[in-house]
Amino acid sequence: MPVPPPLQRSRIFDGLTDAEREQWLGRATRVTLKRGETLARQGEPARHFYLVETGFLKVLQLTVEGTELIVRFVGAGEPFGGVVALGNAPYPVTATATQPSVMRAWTRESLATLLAATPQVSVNIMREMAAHMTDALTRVRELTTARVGPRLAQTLLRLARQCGERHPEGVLISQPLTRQEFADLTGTTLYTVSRTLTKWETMGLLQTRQRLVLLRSLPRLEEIAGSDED
Amino acid sequence: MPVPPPLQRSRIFDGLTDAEREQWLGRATRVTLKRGETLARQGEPARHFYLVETGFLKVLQLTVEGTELIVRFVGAGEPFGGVVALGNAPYPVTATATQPSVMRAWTRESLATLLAATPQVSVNIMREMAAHMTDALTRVRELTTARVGPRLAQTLLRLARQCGERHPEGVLISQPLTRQEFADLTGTTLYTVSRTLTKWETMGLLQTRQRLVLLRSLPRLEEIAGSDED
DNA sequence: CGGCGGATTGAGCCAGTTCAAGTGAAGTGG
DNA sequence: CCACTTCACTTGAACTGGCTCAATCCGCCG
Repeated sequence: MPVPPPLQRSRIFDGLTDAEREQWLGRATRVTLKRGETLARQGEPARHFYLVETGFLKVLQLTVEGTELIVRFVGAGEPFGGVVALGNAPYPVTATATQPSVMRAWTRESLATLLAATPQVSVNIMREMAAHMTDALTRVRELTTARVGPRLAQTLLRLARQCGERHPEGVLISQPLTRQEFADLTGTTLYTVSRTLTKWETMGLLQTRQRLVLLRSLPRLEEIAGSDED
Repeated sequence: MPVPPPLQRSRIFDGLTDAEREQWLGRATRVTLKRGETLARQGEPARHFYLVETGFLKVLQLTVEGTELIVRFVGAGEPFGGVVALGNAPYPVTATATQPSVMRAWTRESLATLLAATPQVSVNIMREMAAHMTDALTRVRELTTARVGPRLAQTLLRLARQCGERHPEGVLISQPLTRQEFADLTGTTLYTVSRTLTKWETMGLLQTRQRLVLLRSLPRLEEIAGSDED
C-alpha cells in the first residue's frame, strides 16, 4: 500500500528513511470522523497520538464556566496529542472535526516503541510544540499590547498560513469561520469583527462571501498588523 | 560530591535512579550569573540546556518594535532551553538572572547522548513544556475574557505558585516586581495595577512593601480570580 | 412560505487608558 | 552629611475604544 501524500510530507517524519516512515504507518490504525465529531475530549485520559491524513480539526480549551478558547486548527499532515500521550496526563484540550476527516492513530504503547526506535521523531514533535508555544506567546503579546485592528489582521494572516489556499485574486482562508469564531480567535466581539471586516472590504483589502474570507492584499494587511492603528 | 538538593528534587529527573542522576550531573558544567546578567539571548543559536541550581531567571520575549513580554520565571530545579537545544532553532526568548544565580549547563551533544541513555528525561521535558503551554493558553483565555481585577488576582496566584514563600501571615511573592512588571504580566497599565492593589490592601487581602507583595488571603483572591467582577 | 442561524448597523455607556501632577524612598557625588 | 537625581509609586481628571444591547437584514433550507 502506498503511503498517502499528506503523511509523506508530514514534518513529524522529517529525517526518517522511507522504511522508517513505513514502519510508523504500519503500526497506525485509521479513524474516520464525520463533520462535528469529537476526536478527544478535554480531561479524558490521553490514550492516542494522532496525525491528520485528510480533513481538519478545531482544537478548543474549555473553562469551568463554559467559555471556550480556540487554540488552533490542525490540518493534513499535522499531529495532535503528541505530548500528553507520552506522559499520562489527560488531554488539556478538546479536538473536533470541522469537516469529514481521516486520522492515523497510535496507542501510547506503539508510540513509546516507535519513538525508542526513531528518536528523531520526538525531536520533531518537540519542534512542533515549540512552534505552538511561540504562537501562543505571540497571541498573549498581541492581546496585551495591540488594538483590535492589528490583532484581527494578525489573526487573518495566521489563518492564511495555517489553512490558506492560493487563489487567482489572493489567498483564500479555506476554513469557513463565523464572525464569532474570528472574534474568539482575536479576542474581541463579533460586532467589532463585523465592522472591521466591512471597512476593510470597502477598502479592497479583502472580500467575504458567507463564512469564507479572501485576502486580496497580504502586504497591506501585514502593514496593519504591524502598526498600532487600524 | 553530594548532589545539591534543588537538583535532586528537579522534576526533570523524575523516574531516574540516583546513579542516572549522577550521570547527568557529572556531564554538566556550572555557570554563575550576577544579578541582571543574561544567560541566553533571543535569536542566538541555542547551544545549551540549563537547569537552575540556585537563583532566579526572568524569561522575556521581545518584539521587533522593542516591547517585551514576560513569559515566565524560572526557579531552582527548573529547566531552561530544553526544546530548542535539541533541534537547531535559535532561542525564542531571552533569559536574564533577577538575582545571583548558579546554573548547570549541558551542551547539545551531551544532551543528545544523555537523552538516548535515559529517554525518560525527554518525557519529563515534554511534560514541563506542556505545563507551560497550558499556562500560556490560560493567559490567552484570561486576556480575551476576564476584566483586569480577576486577571491581576490570577497573576498574583500564579506568581505565588511559581515563587511563593510561606510566611506567618500568608504567602510572600519572593520576587521583587515593579508595578510595571505586574502590569505586563496582567496585560494592563501600571496605573490600574497601583489602584487595584491599593484597594485590595485597604480590604486586607494583601500587603505591599516596596516591590514585595504578601498575599494574606488566598481564598478571597481565588474568589476574585474566578469571578467576572473585581 | 416561514423559520433560523448568522451578519450588519446604530446608539449609549463604561472600564480602563492616558496624561499630568505630586510624593517618597534610594542612590550618588561633592 | 546634605543637595540633587532617579526611580517607583500614587492619585486625580478627562477621554475613548470597543463592548453591550437592540433592531433589522440576509441567505439558506425544509
